[in-house]
Amino acid sequence: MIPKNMTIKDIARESGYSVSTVSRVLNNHPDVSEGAKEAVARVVEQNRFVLNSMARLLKQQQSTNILIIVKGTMNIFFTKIVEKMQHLISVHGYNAVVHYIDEDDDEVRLAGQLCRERKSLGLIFLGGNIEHFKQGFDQIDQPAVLTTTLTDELTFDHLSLVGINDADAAQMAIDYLLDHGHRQIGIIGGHTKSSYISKQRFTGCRNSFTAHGLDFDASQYQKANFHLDSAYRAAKELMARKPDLTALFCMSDVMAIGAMRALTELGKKIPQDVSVIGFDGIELGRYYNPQLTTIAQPQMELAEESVNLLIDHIEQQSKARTIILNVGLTEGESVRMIEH
Amino acid sequence: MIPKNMTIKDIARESGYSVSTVSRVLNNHPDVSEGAKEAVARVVEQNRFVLNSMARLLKQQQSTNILIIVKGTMNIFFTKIVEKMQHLISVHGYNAVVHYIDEDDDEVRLAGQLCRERKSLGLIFLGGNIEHFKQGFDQIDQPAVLTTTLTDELTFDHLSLVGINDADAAQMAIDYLLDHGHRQIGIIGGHTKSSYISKQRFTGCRNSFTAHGLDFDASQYQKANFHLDSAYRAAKELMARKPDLTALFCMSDVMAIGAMRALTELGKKIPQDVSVIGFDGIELGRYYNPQLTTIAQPQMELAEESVNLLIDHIEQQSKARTIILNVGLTEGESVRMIEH
DNA sequence: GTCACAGCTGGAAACGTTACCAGAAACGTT
DNA sequence: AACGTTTCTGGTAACGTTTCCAGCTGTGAC
Repeated sequence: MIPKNMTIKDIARESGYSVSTVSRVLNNHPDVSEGAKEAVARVVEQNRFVLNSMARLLKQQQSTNILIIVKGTMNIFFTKIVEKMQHLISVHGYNAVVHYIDEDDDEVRLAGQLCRERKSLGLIFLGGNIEHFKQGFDQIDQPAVLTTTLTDELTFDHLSLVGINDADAAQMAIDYLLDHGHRQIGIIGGHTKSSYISKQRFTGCRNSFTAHGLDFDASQYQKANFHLDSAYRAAKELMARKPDLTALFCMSDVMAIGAMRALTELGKKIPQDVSVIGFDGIELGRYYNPQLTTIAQPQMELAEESVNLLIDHIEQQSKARTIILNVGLTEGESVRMIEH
Repeated sequence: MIPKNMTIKDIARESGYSVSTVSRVLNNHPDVSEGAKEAVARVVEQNRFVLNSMARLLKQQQSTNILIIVKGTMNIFFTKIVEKMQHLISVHGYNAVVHYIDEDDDEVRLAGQLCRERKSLGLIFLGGNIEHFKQGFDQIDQPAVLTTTLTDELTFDHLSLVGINDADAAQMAIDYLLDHGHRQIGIIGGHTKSSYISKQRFTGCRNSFTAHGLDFDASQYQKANFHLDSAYRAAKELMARKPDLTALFCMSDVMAIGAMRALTELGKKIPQDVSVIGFDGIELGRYYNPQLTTIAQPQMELAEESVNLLIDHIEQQSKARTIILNVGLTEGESVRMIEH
């Protein structure tokens, strides 16, 4: 039997109470008799009645929605963070709505639109470009948290920032390789023009070389797009161009896995012939063969801090803040020491 | 500057037209003059006005929402399917809303509730238990597609089914190992009591042994929960109990990766010492070292068929159907032939 | 007997939109 | 000149809630 769409009015009629009372029962308001509660509950139960959230939201003029906007295709790294965020948000009694938007959508504009249209309480933006927000964030009139790469302590009016310092983190990776005696180092990363994160990490790499008094030559850098296959091809190209590389830094663990496959196919043993270091610290890296050495981002903390900041902002009207989290280096089996 | 919340009335006033006309412009209705279009568009642009979707949905009595409900924690296999579904749904002009619900939530009840509350057009259920739906699916009054493991050609009134035959697929895996000369075979899978999929695949395994005139002994089976770490531990336990195993079937690729790591740590070479076959056919398997041999589910087709079926159902009121897709065996490097 | 007050209830006005209806104006067609 | 017809427009009743306000009863205090 398919229950037809009932309204609160039908419940009122069937239970013998008024619309107001039914509404009060359904919202657990205090001033309502036990009799009414029971009668209404019975009818609701019988008909599996559910309030129309459109009408309710329209009337209340605000939802309990918190938007999570993720830029770019899903990847295993973001997915983990989103999952944690969703969980935390629902624990706080809110509703998480996730939106995946295209890499080339105007994130800021779209975000503002979605927010206003859905009357959400706030939004968390994952993987957005801080540069875009700098100019356009006033289009968003809800509290927002931007969870992405950060450099300096920017502060905005109602935009909080949570992230790591990607430049420093990447520098840590190259430092590690250099300290292990590697001098012929290849780098696989994103497009430094279009991807702000890649640009930051690229800067970090260069800083490391400079700090060690070494040159960094563009031919060491190979572009890929953060996918397995793209990194796989990039690694093959790079090795063809620079066969004497002894180490590879990949700007994501997923890319590191793609690259490692390529190296294996080329007959290169890891780390005996070529060392590999990744970035992100996904769980999978520890299960790869060999275990991946990587720069580990604090995934859970990124999620926690973002959600906490946003909810504080919503509930306490607290000021926007900027939180920069630390990364760590997880040693696996994919980097070896070179003796000179 | 934070634009205050405007309504269509404000736009009407500022543009000098009536509410009706503004509404018509915003909805691209035909009967409206160029002058009106321009005037309204200008005011809308100026104030970055966005229609209140609550009000609109309330009035229209239906949304363009299609719910995707995913049971259990996100995993790399489902994620890929969800991504594809979302994309297809938005291509068709609908709105995909993804909900992740807990393993132990009453999926059917929750689904019905969400659907009615949000007035969604339909829902796709990923990873649900068909047994639950058998008894409770009449709680759902929207067209629905259940994308999960299937056995026989069940037909429901407004519930379509898309899936593979997990028993046959698992049988294929064991057949493959047996045909490669393996006789000491371990299996890592989920709880056959609580996980319907695991139960199906378990049945398939047993069928294979029986068909080959072999016994299948419970000690060959080790329970895990479809996560890396759980499979890792399971593999270690299983190998401790049955050190002479020459092959391992894992009921998901992710578990296979967890298990392979365990084997590597135990000093077992894959496939020289132990062969491993997985299930799912995730992209990552091809990049693992060694490449994973696996039963490949048609991920993209699962997504496509599910979405097509649902949209057909919504738009054409077509009858519910059941589609069983074929799996394939992807040969990697993780299974070797044993000569007797 | 009046008053204050609590506990409970129903009526009705919003919330912001859409869609129906009616009507005005302009234009052809007879 | 009378008429359909097309093109455009504005008024307004819904949609299903919540919430304010007012009212009713009963109770206890003076």
